[in-house]
Amino acid sequence: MKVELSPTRENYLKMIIRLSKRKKVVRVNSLAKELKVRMSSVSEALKLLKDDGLVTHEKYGYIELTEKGSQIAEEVFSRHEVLFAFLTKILGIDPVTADEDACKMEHVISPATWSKLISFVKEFSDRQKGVKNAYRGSNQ
Amino acid sequence: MKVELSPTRENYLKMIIRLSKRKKVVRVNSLAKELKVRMSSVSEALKLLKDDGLVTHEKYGYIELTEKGSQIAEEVFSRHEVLFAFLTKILGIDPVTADEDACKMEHVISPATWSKLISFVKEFSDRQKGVKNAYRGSNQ
DNA sequence: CAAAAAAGTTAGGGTAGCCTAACTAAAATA
DNA sequence: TATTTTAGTTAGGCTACCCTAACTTTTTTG
Repeated sequence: MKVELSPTRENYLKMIIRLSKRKKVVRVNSLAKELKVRMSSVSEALKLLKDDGLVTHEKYGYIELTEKGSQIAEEVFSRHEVLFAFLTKILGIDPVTADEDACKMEHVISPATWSKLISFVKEFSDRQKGVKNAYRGSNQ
Repeated sequence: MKVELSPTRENYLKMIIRLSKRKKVVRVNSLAKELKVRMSSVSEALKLLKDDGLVTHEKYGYIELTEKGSQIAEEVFSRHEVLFAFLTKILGIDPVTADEDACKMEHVISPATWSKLISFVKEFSDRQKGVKNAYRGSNQ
């Protein structure tokens, strides 16, 4: 069964996976900081994500993603990366703004658009590689 | 004073302007249909937009945009068009999906990204025109 | 190890946006 | 014109998030 998550929920999952990629454990604390909400909001959200079987979290303990949660989180994360690449490499947006924009856009794009966007970004960076190879050595 | 509108509010304004471009008058009725919400939701929303000085609407009457409302609506509308052009012409998304996606994305993009996106779309269609001119007469 | 600080939870409250149901006004029609 | 249909409104309810304040647990530190 497919879980239809709100942008907010998706962001919680994405943040958990982001943090777990650079910290040993994920806690209510850091999640709140990262999402710019209060710990009480995180506590509350975790209850619901737990009910949906997306995270595990026992009182005062670590936060971890379940198999299902991890799968969704990775997907959101990768959408974020594609968008970020598009915004920075193709449009030339600064990383901070690009990250912010990607954070919002990543939740509202249809599968059809995703697949096209992915190829577009890929194609573009392949072409860039080609250019780099053609001028090999001319820049660092 | 700048009014910071939610995506939902922006959509109400955009829809009003959209409808007024193809109908003589805009009513709760058609707005509800277009936005896929109940008339009661529209009634409610109109009250708030009225409070913000963005629309005029007297009981059982037409809905019109104020100067301020019109300005915002036009802006949202044009953002929509840029995104729609990007999605259809550059990514090759079908019009229906592109419209849906644009409807959601148009509310969450930063000014910095907007200006870059506009030039990107413009540049692309200029290039297309160039191609068309080069092969002038070869198609239709 | 006791006290203070930090982390986490719970309870209660708020707003935005949606809904249904019951009602009223306006428009269309027999 | 009386009746029915359509349009619009109001009241009351619900959910998702967020918040503050008060409390509890855990961790740190003198």
